[in-house]
Amino acid sequence: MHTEHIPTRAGEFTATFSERGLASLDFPRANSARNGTNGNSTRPASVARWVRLTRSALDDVLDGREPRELPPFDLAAGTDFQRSVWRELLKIRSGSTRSYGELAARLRKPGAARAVGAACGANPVPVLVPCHRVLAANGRLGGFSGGLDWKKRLLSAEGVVPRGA
DNA sequence: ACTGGGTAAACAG
DNA sequence: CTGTTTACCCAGT
Repeated sequence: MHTEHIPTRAGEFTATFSERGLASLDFPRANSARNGTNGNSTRPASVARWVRLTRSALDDVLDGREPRELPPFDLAAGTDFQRSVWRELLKIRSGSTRSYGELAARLRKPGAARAVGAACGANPVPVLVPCHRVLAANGRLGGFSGGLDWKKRLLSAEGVVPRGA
């Protein structure tokens, strides 16, 4: 697993890549200790390319644009259900939203709204797998593992204003 | 605005 | 297996 730091307008994200692709993405640390560069001297060409893809896709989403191309993801860590939720998230276009219940219905699991929320919370690749586009059925924010401020910020970049904010 | 019950999934023990 | 915890939802007060 290669760990890479990805600078953006919004701070430095931390990404980890497996042989298969982007496996996790973390929001900039509040303390953002500029820890020495990643210790990995050997960086396969594939990873170098994935880093570029990740950075430009991040820049796009942070500015409210639809990314032209996404890096490949390695979501093997999730359960079948979680992966099905994450796949569904990728279908939500920039600027549009769904409710947890709508997602559940779309997965043919009506009543699993709460489970969908839990799966969103377990999303290892926030921002690029756009869990921030899922709101509660009443139009309010719901939660966000990276902190609600990030959810608001990402939605705001896409021109979405949830109820009560 | 608040409460309670229903629900699916992950996890600890 | 049972109990606990969720980024939920809806129908009643």
